[in-house]
Amino acid sequence: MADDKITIHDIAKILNINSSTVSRALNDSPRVTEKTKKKILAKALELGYQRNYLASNLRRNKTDTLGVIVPRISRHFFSSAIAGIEETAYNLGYSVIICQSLEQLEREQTIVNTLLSNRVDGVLASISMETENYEHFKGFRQSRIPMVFFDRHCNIANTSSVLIDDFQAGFDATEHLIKNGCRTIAHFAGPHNLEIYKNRFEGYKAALLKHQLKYSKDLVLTSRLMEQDGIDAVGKLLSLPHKVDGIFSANDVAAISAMQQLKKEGIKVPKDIAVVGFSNETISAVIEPSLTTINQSGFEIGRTAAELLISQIRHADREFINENVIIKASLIERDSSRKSL
Amino acid sequence: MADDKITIHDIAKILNINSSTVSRALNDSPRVTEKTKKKILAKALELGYQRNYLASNLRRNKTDTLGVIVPRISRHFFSSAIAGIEETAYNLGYSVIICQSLEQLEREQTIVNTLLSNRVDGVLASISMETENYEHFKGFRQSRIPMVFFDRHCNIANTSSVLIDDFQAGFDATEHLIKNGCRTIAHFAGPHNLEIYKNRFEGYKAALLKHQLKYSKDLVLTSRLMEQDGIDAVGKLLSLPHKVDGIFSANDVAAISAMQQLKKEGIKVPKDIAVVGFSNETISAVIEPSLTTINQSGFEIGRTAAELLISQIRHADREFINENVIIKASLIERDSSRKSL
DNA sequence: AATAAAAATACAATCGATTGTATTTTAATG
DNA sequence: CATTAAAATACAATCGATTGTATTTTTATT
Repeated sequence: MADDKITIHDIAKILNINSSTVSRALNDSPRVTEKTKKKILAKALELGYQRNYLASNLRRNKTDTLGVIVPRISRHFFSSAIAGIEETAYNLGYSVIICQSLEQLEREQTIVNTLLSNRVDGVLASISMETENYEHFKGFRQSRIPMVFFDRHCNIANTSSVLIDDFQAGFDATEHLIKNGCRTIAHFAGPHNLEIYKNRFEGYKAALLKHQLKYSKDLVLTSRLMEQDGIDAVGKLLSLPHKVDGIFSANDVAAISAMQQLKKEGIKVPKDIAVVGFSNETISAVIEPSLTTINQSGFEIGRTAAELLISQIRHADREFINENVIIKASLIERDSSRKSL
Repeated sequence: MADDKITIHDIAKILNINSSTVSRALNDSPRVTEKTKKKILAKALELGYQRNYLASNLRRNKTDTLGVIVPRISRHFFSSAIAGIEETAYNLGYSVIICQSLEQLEREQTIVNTLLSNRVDGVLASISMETENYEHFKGFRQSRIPMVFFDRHCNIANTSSVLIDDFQAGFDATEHLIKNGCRTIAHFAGPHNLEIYKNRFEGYKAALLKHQLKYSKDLVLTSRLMEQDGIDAVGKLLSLPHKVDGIFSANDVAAISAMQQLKKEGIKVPKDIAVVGFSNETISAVIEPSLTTINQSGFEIGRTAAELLISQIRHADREFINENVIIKASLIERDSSRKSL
């Protein structure tokens, strides 16, 4: 069979025409007659021709490819965001390269280099928990590759981002606990180098203030919000003099492992301690009690971020702009916060 | 700043040497003195040089990139497999392009073309539920690109695969139910065009046979095993004359939604009906009752598959081989099957 | 049929890195 | 110091597709 790869030159030779005509035909250029186009297309199909995108992209100096950097593809929020990105990208003629940093700065740096070397046309990123400075992202700027951050963003000048209003969501989550009768509310916070966690925390404080509840540093437990962190946090809470009756966790993972730990300790959720999480992981609807949480539509965020990025790619003449889009997030009330239960 | 991309020619011109020497230096060729190498490396760093992999790969006629095709990245099994693939690939000097078919044949076909056009050096794939014929994979064969299937494999000649022993696992799961006192066991089966589901089903039948339990077609409910399918399956089971006391589901997703539906119907798990799933999704350990399931180490399967693939890539001279590796899978006993509870 | 205008196709340079071969430089030996 | 071998570097073709310009072919018009 076709042992070696077919090129446009092979097709040209067989049809006794020039390879530039073949190229134009395959790109549906108006400079080639319908008749020759048909002839060329037929032969290409017959020979099983596959365009070599390495060559094409090299020559065109673009790849029609978007790079996506996320902490972990297995998180529900990120996999839905990717779904949204892929849908938009696909509809607008772009491919997507997905990379996961696994929350490690070093991997994030490697990924940046890979994407640069592979000449992606634009980048969508949600930064890792370890990322505190943004030097490594500057390579994109220098190469004039537009970036759009989503969810976990960076304060780089002239960079757009798609976010939810984390302050408001943190406020809503906390106020919800207060309205359900909680008076001593702990907060599981994420690393403060990430804006989203800082804002959720500020929302928490603001809600306490509004309802004249005392804010206490002891009640704020900062961690990377992994499974073990939720368990550890419960241990710390129980050793405090305060009698906690509510927890607002900045993500669902820590909220869930905390609930399980509480159960082990014989503490009832929501009766003794009500819990609200953040992100609406799949699992949150299913566990018992089901977890009240903030739902952020990853799909919509991804879609919006991709649209924003592609519009910037297509207006490469313009200066980079700083556009911040806020997507609505809302509280989903479930059993873990219903004191009445 | 560096407005335009630095090339080896730029470096060469500045240092007043030839670009071939720059290229060799950057590739650490023994044909260049340490002294000049150092000089070149320093200048490259200073200018922020990034190798253009489009050009490099075009010339070398390889990309050091593996394509990965999975149904969905959000499934725990697949995201762990990807983690295993990435670790191996990274250690051996390969990048990975991840693509999801979303269980759609059409997307799978598109992905095959994308990977071909991007000239990946090898492909790891787990096919979609819609995939019944394998024509679209033949392009890889023609281009002499090795493939390794994992989990959901294909019967293409001279293609390797990494699997678990689904027959044995199906047998174990069913026998476990029998040993826990179940006598009328239903099976939620997946599409039979996928070997894995066929084998799990055969294991189920074999276990019934061994223990002299009657096999009944009515008790086998075939679907795509999505969330809704588990709910529907419960409806069908309840309308049967049989009094079912056990369910072996070929995946966890359907098992879990079924358990929830059973609960709604007032049927107790495991007391009235014991349930065993398959895959050990994250959620399965957390729901109540926790789900007994088959644990297949996605990470190890991914790692093994990537090793197998890369070894084939590196021995392109050899004929393609058909090597089937079986990875151990084992039952994790949890509450959903403990009749004693 | 001659000529111009328009349409179709051919030519050739180019993208940036790699690599076999040729040339120059350095080192070694008598 | 001359000669040669070895080491270092330069030259030039190449990978496959694209694209501006040049040439040929077709069509239209008188």
